[in-house]
Amino acid sequence: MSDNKTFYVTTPIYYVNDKPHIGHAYTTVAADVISRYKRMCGYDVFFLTGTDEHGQKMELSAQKQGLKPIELADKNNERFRALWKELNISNDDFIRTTQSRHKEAVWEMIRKMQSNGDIYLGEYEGWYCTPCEAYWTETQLLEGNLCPDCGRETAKLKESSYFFKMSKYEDAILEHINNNPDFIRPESRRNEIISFIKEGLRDLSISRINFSWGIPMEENEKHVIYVWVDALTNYLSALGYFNEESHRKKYWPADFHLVGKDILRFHTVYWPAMLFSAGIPLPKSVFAHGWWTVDGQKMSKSMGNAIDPFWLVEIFGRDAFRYFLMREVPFGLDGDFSFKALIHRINGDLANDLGNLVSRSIGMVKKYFDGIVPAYTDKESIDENVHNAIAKSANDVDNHLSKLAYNKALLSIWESISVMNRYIDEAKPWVLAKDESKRGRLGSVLYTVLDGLRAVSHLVYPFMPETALEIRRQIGSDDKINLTCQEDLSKVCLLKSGEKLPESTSIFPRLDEKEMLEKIYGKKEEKKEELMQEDNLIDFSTFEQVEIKAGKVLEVEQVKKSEKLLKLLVDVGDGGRTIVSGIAKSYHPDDLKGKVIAVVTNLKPAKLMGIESCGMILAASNGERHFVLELPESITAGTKIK
RNA sequence: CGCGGGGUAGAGCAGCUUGGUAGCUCGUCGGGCUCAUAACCCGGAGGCCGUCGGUUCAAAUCCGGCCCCCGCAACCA
Repeated sequence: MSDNKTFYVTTPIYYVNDKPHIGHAYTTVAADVISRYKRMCGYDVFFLTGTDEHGQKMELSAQKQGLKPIELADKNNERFRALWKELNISNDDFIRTTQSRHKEAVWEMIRKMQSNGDIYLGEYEGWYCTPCEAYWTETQLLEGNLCPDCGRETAKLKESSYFFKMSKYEDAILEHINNNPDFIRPESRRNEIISFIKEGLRDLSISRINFSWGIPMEENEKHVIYVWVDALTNYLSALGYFNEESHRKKYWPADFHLVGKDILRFHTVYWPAMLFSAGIPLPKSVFAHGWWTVDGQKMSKSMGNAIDPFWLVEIFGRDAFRYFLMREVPFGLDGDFSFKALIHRINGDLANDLGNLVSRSIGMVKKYFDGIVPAYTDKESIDENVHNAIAKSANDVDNHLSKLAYNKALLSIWESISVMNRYIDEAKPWVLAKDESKRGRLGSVLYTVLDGLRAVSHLVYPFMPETALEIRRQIGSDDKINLTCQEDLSKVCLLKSGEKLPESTSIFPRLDEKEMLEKIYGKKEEKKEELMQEDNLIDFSTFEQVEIKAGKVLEVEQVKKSEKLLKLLVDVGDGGRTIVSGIAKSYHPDDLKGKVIAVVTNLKPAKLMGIESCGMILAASNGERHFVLELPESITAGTKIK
């Protein structure tokens, strides 16, 4: 019976040069939850995650560290595997783009696209940074056509490249999106993608000749297959999709590709185009989740506020962390991470509601029945409250999870927990206990609660597997969590009576907020230092190349039709030059007039909104607000800063 | 007039499709209970539903103008 119900969910393959952060953990935990849930309901589940290991960045990082790229990949790969282990991730496979099974699949993919006449050799035009050996698109460049990576000059170059006729599939993709409302979710993202496609698709450059760490084109080894064909194909290669004997073919098309909103376009435009070309069915749904900010600010390396998931697990425990990620924010929206919010969730939901419910229930069984699970003999209608609540939660969880509404699923489970807490208050077992004649009823009330907890343990299992099993252990239930179908989740009165309960401790002890925060912020400082040390240092000669001078602002005006740009006339000892700067959101033109500020003067001029900008204004920035470096007005324009 | 989403109690959100009692979580205040992790249970306070105007017996909900915020895109780190 379970043979025909398959479920395939994927995370993106993470770039192995990155350090795992909350965002990686988020997607992967989400995939794990839905996987565990589907498995529990009897589905034949395939849950895939993995790492993207090719590309120029890897090649360069390896070089810097004196390693071969594959050695670096092996090494960094471990960080992800270790985190998944730490977070109890139940992936069925782990694909690496450096594996031969993947290479074969990519080649086959290309062959299919080729046989459809969709691959051609052309010329790729871009801005090339010689020291970095990297191409950049016009939009990636810094002001003055400078390399966004090293800040040095780039040159417009052409090189030979293979292209994929993506433009050919514009209509087909639009039609597919229109006919399949669930193909892109959430809805707002779907609209964004539609309007992106409507602006017209261009053919896609799919190969590079300026680096070699990747899968070569079969017919032309000088060309390395460039990121997207390589990366996206992983979803097929892990299935052995092109291998006739593979028993995993049955999982395609995938039920869900979970992705961050940054790579949604590649999954909903490039990938479908490739699949159309290769004649392969499209995945059923691509879901873009939101970003986490930290204390309201963007996560970034330079701010050193990235949260290390290993550390969170160490301090708060894996299930609490998993719970927080799934509960705090609707899956499609952005959320904010803060230690305070995490502690509140743990104390409010896990300790007070769930933990305390387990604790008070078991406490009474021990106190009144010597730790023996009582029998359900004296039923009363009030017991139905618990039974109905569980049936409703089970039903709601299924509905919500089918839409990846994790937070709502948890909310509906907590509805049952709340009903049970209320049930105890109403049934008043401590009063029953004083009357020997009510002993049967007392046992029945406690049985109802313990059995309710048994049912709840199933419901929370996908989110908090460890906790679910611990609850079952403590209430004397068997440790089998695998049911055969969704309907089993609503069944009640399954707990065996007469079992002797084992020793138990608090599942989620309350945390002392103050104490916890102090501990955390102490440690955070240490972490920051570690991060700083790992940052790349530049030598003096590199620094010396940058010329910074004091400049007096003569005139300022808002650039027409632009929300971020100000046009300034600044005297840096040369009488005045035009500089365009993206600080309009933080400054009114009048704020800056007459001020003396710090200016990088030897940048190559760049055109922004049609205005030539000669130089760059230095400003501190926290992502949204800019603070221009101001100097005392007594400093003469043109004074060197160093 | 680029495209899209949104402005509802101190915070975070639901309700709007199918007009008629504004609901949830946290916080706050008061009470209850004593099995439990200062927990749990009950109750209260707190919102002219961004703004102006229209339709209607009746508008958070429908229509129009304006203001503000957030995504995408475009010139931005």
